[in-house]
Amino acid sequence: MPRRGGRPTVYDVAERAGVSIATVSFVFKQPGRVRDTTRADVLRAARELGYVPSASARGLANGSTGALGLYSFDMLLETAKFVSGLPSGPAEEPDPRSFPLYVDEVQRGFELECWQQGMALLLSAERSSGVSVMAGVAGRVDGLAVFPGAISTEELELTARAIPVLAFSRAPQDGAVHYVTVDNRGGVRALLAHLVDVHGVRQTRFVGAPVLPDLAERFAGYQEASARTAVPDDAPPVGAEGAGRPSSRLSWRRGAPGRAVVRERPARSHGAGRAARPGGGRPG
Amino acid sequence: MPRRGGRPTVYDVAERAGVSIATVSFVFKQPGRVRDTTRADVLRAARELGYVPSASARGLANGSTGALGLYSFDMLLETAKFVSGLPSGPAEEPDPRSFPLYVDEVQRGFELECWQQGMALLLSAERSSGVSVMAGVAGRVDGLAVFPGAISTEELELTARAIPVLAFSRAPQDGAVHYVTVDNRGGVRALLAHLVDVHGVRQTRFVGAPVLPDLAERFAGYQEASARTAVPDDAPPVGAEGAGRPSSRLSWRRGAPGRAVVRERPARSHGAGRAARPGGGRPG
DNA sequence: TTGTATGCGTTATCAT
DNA sequence: ATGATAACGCATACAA
Repeated sequence: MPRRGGRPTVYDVAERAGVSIATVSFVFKQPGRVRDTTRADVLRAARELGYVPSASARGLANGSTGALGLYSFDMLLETAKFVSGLPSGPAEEPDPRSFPLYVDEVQRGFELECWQQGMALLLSAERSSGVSVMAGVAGRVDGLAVFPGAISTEELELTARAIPVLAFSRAPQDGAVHYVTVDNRGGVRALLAHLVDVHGVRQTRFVGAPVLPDLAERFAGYQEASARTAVPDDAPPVGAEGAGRPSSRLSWRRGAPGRAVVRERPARSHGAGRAARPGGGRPG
Repeated sequence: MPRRGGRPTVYDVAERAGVSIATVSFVFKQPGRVRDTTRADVLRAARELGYVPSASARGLANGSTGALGLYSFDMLLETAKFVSGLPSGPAEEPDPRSFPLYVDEVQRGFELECWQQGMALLLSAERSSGVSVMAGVAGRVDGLAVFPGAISTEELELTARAIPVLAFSRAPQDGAVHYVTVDNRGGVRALLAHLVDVHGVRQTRFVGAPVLPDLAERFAGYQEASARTAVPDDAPPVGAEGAGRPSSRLSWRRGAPGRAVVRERPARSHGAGRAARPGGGRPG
């Protein structure tokens, strides 16, 4: 039984197995270094006691936590509504399930990668209070990936002095922070070119206020491509009024009845490839 | 600058601010206990150094990690295919996005709760290798929730001796493990009663092999309810042949075109309530 | 092969 | 109000 009511430690296991704490540690870290019979004794003692190595002590001893962090913005609409760039409509009840953008996809990929690397994944989110908890997260991981949000670049740079930091969808800065971005501008240009050239679309409209860097870039790409559209659209981007629904619902409406979905029949003369799957949302 | 090339510690901050390490610690844990000017000095020094408190050391010192764990089964189809109870069809390319059942919903709720409690969330999954990593997770959290999977009840009980353990969708056992389950049997009974009484369905079929406890209970409920069906169905449950598609795709087909979805028009004489939303899948 | 002893960074209990 | 110091549980260089 544990010495003082707490969780059993190496000392408890060592005592029960009649060995020293070093041997106990060896059994778990360098099994080949102890005799078979001794190892069996230790393992049995550990099992009988319900011994679980403390990651805190282990991390402190070897200088790393064995976990990677994923830091995202607030999961409630109150914060998330700013992300799409569309002003939100009349106040609605916050729905935790309305998580916009690509977050889940990226997170799932991150999970898989961590799992393959044998690392734990620490999820954490910005508090709506505005008080930064970055430090609280940074202190418990060996590396930290950060979704776009209210975190200042300064704080990112600061955190990057302690551990490797990776920022998603941010304008790359000089410094110690690593960045992963997509070609927003080129993407929208290609999209528009496709609509015009392949589908013969003659009138377009950019929906969403380009307030965030990503969206600003997309709008820039839109404007660039509009120059060669048959019917150039110089109208300003459409906000909430034009969109007709608050942005918070956009993520819910993927493939929902009544929503316009581009159904492209595979054109062999065009390399675009896979058709959109209306029912291809993520599983619940 | 850090003493030896590593991350800055309390010693570095203390030295830079001209105080002792105790004072540094007080500034972060009991701010009111130090003089304003001293506190300012310490905070400035910490900021200049990019100091981030070590969660390992902190956890070791006060005996808790400040994190909760969520342990799930393997995220690849190879393992996940067993969960639905439907044998899988011909081998397919594992798609990480095919995560069956309620997992994402529960996980999201868990995230929100952790976030509200100011706790970190540690995600972890069963390795396909079969080697248990439960201990690795249990050692780094103050409590652990476990999705159904290949983990033995014995190991759950064992882990529960170190930290509180919560098991989802398991047959409750006597012991230290906490359980959260749903009324599978009653749910299916109610479902069948609804189909028969409200929609006049006269023939039904249970799809899926009742191999897991949850599914066995649902099948039991189905059999119980079948007794009062107009046309009792004593046919065995339908396996992969009858389902027509491998189970791994079921989660993708929620609300997909061609799938049968119960569209109930709210019947005021019936308390059932909300109609099913075909497009109500989760955001991507 | 196994034991002894030290250090990891922080907290908290004493002193001062 | 602040400083010195003993845990906390584990890993590991060094002894034996």
